[in-house]
Amino acid sequence: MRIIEFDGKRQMTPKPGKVTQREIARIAGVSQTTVSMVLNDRDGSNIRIPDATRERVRRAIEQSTYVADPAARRLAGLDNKILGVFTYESALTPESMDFYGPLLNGIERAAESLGCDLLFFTSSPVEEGRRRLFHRQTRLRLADGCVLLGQQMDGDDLERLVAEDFPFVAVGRRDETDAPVPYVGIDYGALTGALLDRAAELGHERILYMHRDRNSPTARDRLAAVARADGPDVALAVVGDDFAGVPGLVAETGATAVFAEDAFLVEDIALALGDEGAGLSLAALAEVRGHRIGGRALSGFHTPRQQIAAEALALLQELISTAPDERGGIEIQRLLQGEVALGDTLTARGGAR
Amino acid sequence: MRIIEFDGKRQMTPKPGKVTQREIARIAGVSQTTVSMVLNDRDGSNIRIPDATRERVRRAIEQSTYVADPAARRLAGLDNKILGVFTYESALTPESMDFYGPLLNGIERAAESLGCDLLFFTSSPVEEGRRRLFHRQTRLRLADGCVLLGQQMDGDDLERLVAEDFPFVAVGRRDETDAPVPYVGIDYGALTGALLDRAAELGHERILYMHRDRNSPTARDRLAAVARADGPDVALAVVGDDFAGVPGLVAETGATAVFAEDAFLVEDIALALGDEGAGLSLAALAEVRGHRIGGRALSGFHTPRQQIAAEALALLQELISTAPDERGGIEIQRLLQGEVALGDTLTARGGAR
DNA sequence: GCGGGGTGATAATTCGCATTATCAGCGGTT
DNA sequence: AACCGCTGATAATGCGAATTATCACCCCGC
Repeated sequence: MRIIEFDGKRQMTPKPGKVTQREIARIAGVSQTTVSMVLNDRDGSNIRIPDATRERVRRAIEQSTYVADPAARRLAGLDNKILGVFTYESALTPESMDFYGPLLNGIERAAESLGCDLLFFTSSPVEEGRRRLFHRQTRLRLADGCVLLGQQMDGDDLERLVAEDFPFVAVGRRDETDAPVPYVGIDYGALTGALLDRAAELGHERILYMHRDRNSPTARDRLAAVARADGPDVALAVVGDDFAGVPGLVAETGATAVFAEDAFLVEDIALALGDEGAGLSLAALAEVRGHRIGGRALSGFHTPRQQIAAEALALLQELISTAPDERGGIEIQRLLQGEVALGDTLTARGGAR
Repeated sequence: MRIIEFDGKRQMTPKPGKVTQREIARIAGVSQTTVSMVLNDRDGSNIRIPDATRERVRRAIEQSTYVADPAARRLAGLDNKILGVFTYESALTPESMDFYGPLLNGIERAAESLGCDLLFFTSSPVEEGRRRLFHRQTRLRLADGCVLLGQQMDGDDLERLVAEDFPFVAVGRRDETDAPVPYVGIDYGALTGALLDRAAELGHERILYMHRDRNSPTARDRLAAVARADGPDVALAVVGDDFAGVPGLVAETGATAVFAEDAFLVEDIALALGDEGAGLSLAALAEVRGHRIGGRALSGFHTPRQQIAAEALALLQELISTAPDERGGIEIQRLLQGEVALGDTLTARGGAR
């Protein structure tokens, strides 16, 4: 790099194509400070720049290819309009698109209208099948804040984010930490209650609820709602990978309807039941869009995933633009209402299926 | 922010959760320089740090929550392991998933194995229906390099990227600029030739090629391949939104096979032909995965989109890790071979369809 | 007792931008 | 003449990490 003389001080030749405020300043015949002031429309008692000068600087900028270096802005303590997106699994595979697709779409739209870019932390090292949020080289701090996606999250990650006052929002209800985690989720408890009511209306008195042995907040919400159901009797059963015992369970409990934790589970159950499932009602306590059982639309829930994403980014933006010690006034845990998807597999007791 | 006294110099109270090298240095009883050296495993004649000190610093780091600030690293001229992703349209909508999905998936996987994060420039303002890459607040420079996606790109954008020596790779063949643009694409010319050969084998002597009035490089590649076809006679026709004239054109040209620029076009054409299309062969000179015409798999191409993405990121990485003046040796324009998808709609001349 | 050379570190500077403190010049008062 | 207030601008500094230049110290040989 050649050294040139300017203003009495040693200075590098600017790399080609790398225009800085300094360069603009030189062209406009002012100081770098002034350029910064003009760019940020600063004005006040202590900062006065006549329109003539402003105009001169502006023209110099427009005739150049100047763009502010985001790294420098960030270092100087300003927002960068960059939102982090962290997913505990790969987000863009064809399989995960079913779940992440609508969320990502909502996030993209929201980011677009907020004027933010999205930083996907695809580099996070995988440990025990899950990505780690914090690692030696995490670019997390480059973002103004971060959205967390995934069925299960790491409690330590969440604790640490809270402890560091880093703005973030989890998608999906969370309760794995003592600290209050900001989240936007679906009120599965209410939905579960509504579906149970519907089943009661249809005459079902004994229901079998099959769920996975999973300790997530939403799983507990569903169980709690099932437990306090005042209509039908609900028998609980944990399932693993083996569905051979399902027909026996149904017979044993005398259930006329089988609910399961999610749509995939219902599919497995229907398969295991075979013909014995005829006449039984089925429903998933989760999103059922696109799922069919024997040609019939599966009963369950419709969850507004795009809306969740939009709400999550809105909350994130609020957190970012509020100083840590003033965030007390923000409602950081938000549950959205989904709706019951009637479908065709939850029918009147004894009705044909 | 409170001012405290430290080391004889005025210094801010560190924001909670913001651990810097300085802080580590204080704990380990060394200078910030030393911490930096240890972190980067620097060693040499001019830099000597005994193992004892190294160890002390390492322990201090491990016991803290230190993570390097990417903005500062970047400002100091280092790579950030961040790759930009720019799409000329929204990438994550359900509709665009058909096209972008496999590409994005490939990009995510490649980024994962390269240890890079992905920055999506979702904030770019939309002008004339397309996003602008360069704008006042672009965060482009935060990335080490950038992948460009989209059917049509802006020539000025490409020129400017080349002029600024910014590492980038376009997905899809490009020729809208004088400057040599790095790209990874599909060899549509070869594929078109192969499909024409196949049609010839099947006895087709007159083919109608219908294409959009679009001036993209790949569109020209197809046309060029069609023009130099030595087998069948190919009649060209430009179509707009109105397909009413299609049956007439077929009759007029005496074509026994109709090729179109892409699968959607074939679908429209088949619709316009109705029963008159019976017996006619159809094919798209593009990816046909998932497209069926009257229950038959559409004939056309299979393009290795994931592989394109992987190759694009590999090339990008090469460009990034090579100084601008030494990039001469890199093959920056790469065409991958796709394969002809025989399908069921390109059949022997006169055969039932 | 003085120079040479290796050792182990640090002070100073840089990156690009924002901000704070400071200053030179001018006109009007007392 | 000394003082004040206003204007228009700039020098200096900080942000966090990397890099360069420099230094203090000790041991060795003569």
